[in-house]
Amino acid sequence: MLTIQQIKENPGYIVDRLKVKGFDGKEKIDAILALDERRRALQLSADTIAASLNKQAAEIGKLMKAGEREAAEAAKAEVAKAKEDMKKYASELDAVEKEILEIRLSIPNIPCEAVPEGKTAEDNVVEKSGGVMPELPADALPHWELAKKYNIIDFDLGVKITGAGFPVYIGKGARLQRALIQFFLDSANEAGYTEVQPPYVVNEASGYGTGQLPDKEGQMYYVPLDNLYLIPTAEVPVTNIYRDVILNDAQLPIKNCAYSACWRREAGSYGKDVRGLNRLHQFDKVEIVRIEKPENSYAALEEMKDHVQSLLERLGLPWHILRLCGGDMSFTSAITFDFEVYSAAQQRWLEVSSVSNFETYQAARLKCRYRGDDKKTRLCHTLNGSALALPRIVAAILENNQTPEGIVVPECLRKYTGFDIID
RNA sequence: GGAGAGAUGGCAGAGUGGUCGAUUGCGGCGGUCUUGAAAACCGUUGAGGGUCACACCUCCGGGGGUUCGAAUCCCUCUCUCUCCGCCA
Repeated sequence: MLTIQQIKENPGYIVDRLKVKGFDGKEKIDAILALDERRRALQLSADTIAASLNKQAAEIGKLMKAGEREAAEAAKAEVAKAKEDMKKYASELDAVEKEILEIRLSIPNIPCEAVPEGKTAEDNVVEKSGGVMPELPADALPHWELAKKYNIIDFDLGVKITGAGFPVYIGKGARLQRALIQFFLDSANEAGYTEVQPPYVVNEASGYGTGQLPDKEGQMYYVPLDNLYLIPTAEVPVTNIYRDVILNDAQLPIKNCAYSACWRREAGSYGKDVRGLNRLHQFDKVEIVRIEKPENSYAALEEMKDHVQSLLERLGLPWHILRLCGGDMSFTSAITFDFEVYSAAQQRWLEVSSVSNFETYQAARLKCRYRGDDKKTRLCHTLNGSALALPRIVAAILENNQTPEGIVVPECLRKYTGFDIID
């Protein structure tokens, strides 16, 4: 969330930038400024009373010790009024602080200067592209047909066991999943990311830390009995490692990667978008997470993009990078680049990675700080990106690499799969 | 699931009503000594609010209460650990 300091320093700028996200924040920002004034005044009153109460209590203590009971009793009587006032100010202060927090939680992150204006996905800017578009015969099959033909993914079986969006991977299909995970993790390790294996369910505090709660509550699977949430991405547990932490210079930057299964309820999805592997309730992903000093975060973002790009190049898939416009960006992001691969039989681009810089927005919620040379604590910048999400990569591989003999496994995966064709 | 114990500063660990924001040790930082390092010794070292800077205020798992005064007493919630049971 935005810090009070950010808002106070330049409220007009914040309101302007929020407009790029299609968010009218004028009223909320003004409200925060007014409430903060009020907060400070209340704080001052409460502090003043508290100071005098403290002093009086200490004096009563002295009198009691000296055995001057009567004087002590008289002093006690005097305190009553101040205590009443104290209670009043304290409860009002509490209410104001809660109100401020609530408003802050409802304001999205401001997009950074490099984010283009725009309302929908139509307005995203293609930044860069690569790879070769495959030429498929007219009778080329979409991946869900291929999955059936080679018996590598069974969607119906998943429906039987769990429901739609929970496919069962079989034989070489399962092996391909494992190969991709291994390939992605090994690549991240080579790029200097320390692998972590986090829990796949998180508590409420972690959900708040990365911003899934309170607003995206309906997107997560929830276990009421234990008040836990299934993670929608490894970003949640991994970033929360650094919740309530003050890092020192030597620890930064932090580069973590993690494989996890991801669960998303995807309430409201429908149509051709959800066919086959295009949108699942459970999928596999390797995530990269970085904690950076503010001055380094944009260089880190470039590094992350390069990493994701290199993965797609080695997989031999046609890819492009989108610079998301303000209107298409997530609530918490300051800038986001989406990577898409071309799924030749479906003849459409599929999002396989999203790389974002959150600047201090997540860190403010997480209280993830670092201590600089001047010994002062400052908020870190947090970044993360998928590197990569599996299902749509699999969809593209199946479709793009289909041949009369079978599906050709990309070179980089063969040492993990142990086979070079799915037939 | 049953029984018990506990939650204090980066860590360990004192503190059971009155200068306790908190003894002490370790760790960290600065210094003395040393060619350098180690050891030893001296000093320093929590976070947040507030202020130009001080003052001052808040925080000893969360919330509530008792009291002039709470880390310390009471209620409540959450979490952790140990033993037993079950179990990959």
